Amino acid sequence: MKKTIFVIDDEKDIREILKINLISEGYDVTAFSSAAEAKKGFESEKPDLIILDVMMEDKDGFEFCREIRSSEKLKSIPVIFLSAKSEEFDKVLGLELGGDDYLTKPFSIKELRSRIKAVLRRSGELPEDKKIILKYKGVELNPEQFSLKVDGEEIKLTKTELNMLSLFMENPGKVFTRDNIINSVRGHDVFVVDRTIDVHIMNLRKKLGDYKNIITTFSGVGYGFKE
Amino acid sequence: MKKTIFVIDDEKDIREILKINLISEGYDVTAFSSAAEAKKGFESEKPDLIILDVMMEDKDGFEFCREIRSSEKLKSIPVIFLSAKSEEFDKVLGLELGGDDYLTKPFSIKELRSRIKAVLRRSGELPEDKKIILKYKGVELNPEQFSLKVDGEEIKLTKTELNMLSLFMENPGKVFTRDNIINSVRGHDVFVVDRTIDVHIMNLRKKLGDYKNIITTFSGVGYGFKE
DNA sequence: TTGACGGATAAAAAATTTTAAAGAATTCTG
DNA sequence: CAGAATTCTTTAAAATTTTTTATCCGTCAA
Repeated sequence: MKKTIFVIDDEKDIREILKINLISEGYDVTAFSSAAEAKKGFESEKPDLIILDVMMEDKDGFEFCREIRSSEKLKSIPVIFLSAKSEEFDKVLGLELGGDDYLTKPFSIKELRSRIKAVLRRSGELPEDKKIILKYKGVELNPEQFSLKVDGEEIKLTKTELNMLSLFMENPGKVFTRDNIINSVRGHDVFVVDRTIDVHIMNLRKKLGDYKNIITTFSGVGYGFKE
Repeated sequence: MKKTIFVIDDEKDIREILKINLISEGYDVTAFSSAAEAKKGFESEKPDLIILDVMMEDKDGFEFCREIRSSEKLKSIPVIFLSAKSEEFDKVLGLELGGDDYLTKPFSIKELRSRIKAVLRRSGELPEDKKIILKYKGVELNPEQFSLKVDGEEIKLTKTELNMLSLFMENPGKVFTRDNIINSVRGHDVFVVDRTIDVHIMNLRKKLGDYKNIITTFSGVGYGFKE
């Protein structure tokens, strides 16, 4: 089933741009121009992700995210906050309304796409057409099933291992620092020590068997996937 | 390279505790007892993070954060606010001076440590790929991917080697003294004998193979990249 | 011929990563 | 809900990689 995203923003242009782009990404998108409108939407449907402009005309963006956070039914839905000014996020943080990610306008669609992917990945969801199998030689990653096939043999991955390996395989050649990895795999407000990443890398390599070298170490920098 | 933190608090004990602890964490810490003092500090250095007590004796903590927020040069620096009373944060928020994180005294050092890490991590997010590939004949340097290609063959560089080669290739024709190189590649707070650079140059040349001559020696002066 | 300078090499020192093992936290199950 | 099982994180040591220092050598110019 397609993943559903609610977009809540009072600027029509933004709504349109997001809608067009996200639909083409394989998401099911519903856009609302105000918090009040969105509330109605929640009555009939529960989205997999909310993209919310915190600073809308009538200032109800803040109020709205507080509501989301306190609603038993909705609080598990990941939220990506949009805002024109980065200071506004401070307020969000200060009010402990913390979301799963933050983006400052103007943002690139590409940036948003990868944030969405990261957020959904963390919550265990993946968009319909992204359930593709990532392949490299004898390594097959099937994000949907949380499984990895190495030379045909099925191997179980934990959630973080899967997220990490997906991150790497989706961005071949790119080098990630440990901080990058923590942010994109575990979220922005998690406190973990760098060495933790090394341990996950090690576990992953162990599971990759003969292909353990597809994860390359860049001493003093981080890790990456190299074909 | 070491991250620099400015600590601004009028209580000497707090300053000392923070300083000792953060230095042992590997940060470069400068402490100030007042906003006025700190301002001087900003003239000569731009820290990576500011830890600010909002409620100092002469109440200039508030004024100071407003200044930071409105200064073009400083507003991108993340700020962690310290305060004795949680109500004070409401004031901070009310004045829209929001910081990137908040801590109420007394706080545990462990708590502060992880907040600092998270804040720095957030601010270090990569702005979506800006691929700069430096090319010269068969030499291709891709700093983003930490990779060097010599006639198509991929060669791994260490961090310093990459920094050095980038420095050279970004400034063709320019001659760098060994001190120049040390400063820009390893940071201002590193003390090393300048013959060290020669060793790095030699290693680089070895890796450059046929193209070793793109790094030119200027006897009595230093090194540079010559097309 | 001497002394300054950089190239080469090896070895020491420092920094970083890997590994294993154990402690926390979370999720599963009855 | 408790206890078990799984997953995640921390820690500390061994192993590896990178950086630095030291030394010897040849070249070049005064």
